[in-house]
This record gives sequence, structure tokens and C-alpha cells, in this order.
Amino acid sequence: MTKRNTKELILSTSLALFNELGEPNVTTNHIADEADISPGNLYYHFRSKDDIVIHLFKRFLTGLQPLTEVPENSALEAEDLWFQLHLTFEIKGQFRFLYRNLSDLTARIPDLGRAMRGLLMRERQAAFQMISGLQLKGSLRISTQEKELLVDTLLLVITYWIPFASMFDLHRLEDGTTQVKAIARVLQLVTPFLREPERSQFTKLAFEYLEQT
Amino acid sequence: MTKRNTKELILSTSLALFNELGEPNVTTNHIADEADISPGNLYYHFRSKDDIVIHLFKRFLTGLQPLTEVPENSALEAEDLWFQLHLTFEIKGQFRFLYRNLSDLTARIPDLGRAMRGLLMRERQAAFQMISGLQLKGSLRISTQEKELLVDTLLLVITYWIPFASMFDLHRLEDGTTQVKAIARVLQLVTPFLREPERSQFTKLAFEYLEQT
DNA sequence: GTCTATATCTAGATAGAC
DNA sequence: GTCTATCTAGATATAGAC
Repeated sequence: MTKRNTKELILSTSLALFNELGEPNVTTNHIADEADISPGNLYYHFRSKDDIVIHLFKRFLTGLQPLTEVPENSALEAEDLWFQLHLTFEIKGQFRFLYRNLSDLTARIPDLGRAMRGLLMRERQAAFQMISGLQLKGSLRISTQEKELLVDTLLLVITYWIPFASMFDLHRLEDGTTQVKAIARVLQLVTPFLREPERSQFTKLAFEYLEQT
Repeated sequence: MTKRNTKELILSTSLALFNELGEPNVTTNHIADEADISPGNLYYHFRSKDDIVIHLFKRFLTGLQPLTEVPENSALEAEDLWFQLHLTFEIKGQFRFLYRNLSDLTARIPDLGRAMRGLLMRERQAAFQMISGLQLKGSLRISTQEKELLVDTLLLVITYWIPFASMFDLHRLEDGTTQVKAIARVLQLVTPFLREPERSQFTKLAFEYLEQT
């Protein structure tokens, strides 16, 4: 087995186990065992367990990158927004262990904490710009105070829909049901502030996809 | 030191440390050290670390109990609702370590998982009844579909406002700022579906308290 | 009830042969 | 690059004296 492949194998095995059992409940021996390699070999490729987590996190960020680099002031259409959310939620689902232990991971691994907080701030800004875009276009009416609160609520939902869902149905995260519900939730948060015809558009969109599941 | 007092001391010391550092990062030796007792003594009073967590959780439930036993079909006034939220959020803040490691704790300690899921279901039902009450009174208009989604969003927010807040300002949880923000957030979720005059009432209430901070 | 001392166990990590 | 064998540290938990 070449170096690249083993490293890859360790990462994918770790990701699967972390997602399934939760990162704190997966040992390096467990990973090695599942990947059919020796513990020593694992430590040849990674300096520590945290090192594996960090590599996975970087991969997560990379997967997210093309999505966070959205044209700044473009007022997104409802469909675009839905699609955007769908893509990011998909990736978050793939790396869901990060969100299930957010507090601990960010506290234990300072680099990860900084990076994650950075991501959250970028997401917050993206949400803010989306609202502002709709506002500028005249499709949305909201006070400054309400806007601040709404943006944070959006951030809360797009960050914690994973652990929330996993409290009830751990297995649904693999099919798309949970994602779609979370997306509908996000749209519903914005909808009430919209004017027609956007309001009906958003509402229709949210429940259209919800009903497919 | 009498038995009762030491047990109490262990519990309060554990709670403080868990809240501050996160439950997984606090060892039994650490607790004993902080409480100025020996590790052996700690294990005289509690069979395991999980046992301490369970005791604290029971205490949490007990503190919450008078609040979850709300008269069933009474349509709450805005002020009542605010007060109700304030009391429960206060207690959740006091036991915030439970919410910061929800996924892990519920997975590691099955009893706690069951009990926590039970609490969530009761809270969900309370939210549902609150919405239904307002609906029946004619103050609120919402479709069945939207109602389901809204109730789950409410549940998400009242469950994850603590870890969300602690991602940014770990220290604010001790003063009331974070709670008030979370309450305003909850009110804002319901507001858009309300008719006048309740709508203005709710909005005013949310921002009145928000501005005090 | 409380202490000191210690047992046990396990996870993370390393050494050195191949 | 990979293995086997092993070390180390630290956490939970117990034994037995006081």
C-alpha cells in the first residue's frame, strides 16, 4: 500500500467511525483495527489523534470553500438560496462529527476553535448579506434590531441542526430527510419578513421539498 | 463534616467545574482536589463519575419540574410566556454543562439519554400547546405544516442557545445577557405569525428586555 | 466519614525490527 | 511503509488504616 493510499484510508475510516460513534468514543487502536493496519502504522502517518481530526477539518473547510465564496452583493433568488443551502448542508452532514462535539473539539484543539469561529463569522456575514440583499431589492422589510437577532438565529440553526436531529434519529442523517427539514427551517425563518411575491415563493419552495421526503 | 454536607460539597464543586471546563475535561481527582477532600472520600459518596452527573441531572430536572407543569390549555399572555422562559433558561444556565455535551452525555449514559429525550418531548408539547392556545384565541394564524416546523425550530433554539452562545462568549453566561438574547430569539420566532395587537406586544416585549442589557 | 496508598485499566504514543 | 511489542500517563476506582 502506497503512502497516499494508507493516509487516505486512515482518514476515511476515521471519518466514518467519528460520525457513527462520536469522536471521543473512537480510539486510535479502534481506527487502526477497522482500517486493518497496525497502530504503529497509523502513527507513522499521523502524529496524534488530534492531527487526524485537524486533517479532516481542513478537508471539511476545503469542501465548503467554493460555497462560501459567493458573489457579494448579489441578491439571491429563492432557488439559488435553496441550492446553496443544500450543498453546504450536504457537506456538513458528511463531517457531522465536528458539529456533534463542537464545544469540546473547539476547546481541546485551539487551532480548530479559531478556524471554526472564523467559519461561523463568515457564515454570519453571508446570512447578513443575504438579508441585506433582499432588503435592498425591496422584497424584505425588517428593522435593524430584528435583523441582528434573525441573523444570529439563522446561524444557530445552520450550526446546530445536526446535533438536534441526532438527538432523535441518528440514522436519518444519511438519507436527505434531515437536511431538507433543516433547509425548510431556515427558509421559514426568513419567510415571515418577506413581501409578496417572494414570500409565497419561499414558502412554496420550503414545503415543496419537504413533502418529497 | 457530616455526610450530607460532603455529598453536597462534591455536587456543587462538580457542577462548578463541569460548567467551567466541560464535563469531559474534569477528572474525579480534580473534583476532590477542588473540594479539599480525598479521592477516596469522593468515591465513598458516589459510585462513579457518571453517578455524580446523574445526581446533578436529577437536580436539574427537579428544578425544572414546577415550570413544566403548566396548566394545559391556558393561552399564555406574552408577559407570562416571557417569565416562564426566563425561569427555565435560568435553570438551564445553571446546569449548562449538560447542554454543552448533550450528544456525548446522552450517548454515554443511557438513563440520562432517555430522561433528556423525555424532557425534550415535554418541551416540544408545551411549545405546541402554546401555539395552539394562541391559535384558538384567534391571535395567531399558521398552517399545520408551518406549525410543525416552527415548533421544532423553537425546540432547537431552547435546546442549543447555550452551546451556541458559549462558542463566542463563554463568560457571558453568568450574567443574564445571554439568556435575555435567547428569550428574545424565541419570541421573535413566534411574532411573525401573530396578529395585532399581540404581535406588537410580543415585539415590544422582546426588544424592551434586550435593550436593558 | 475520611484518609493514604495503590490497583487496574485504557488510551495515546514510541522503539526498533523487518 | 508497516509490523509487533512496549512504554507512559492519567483516569477511574478500591483496600484498608484511622
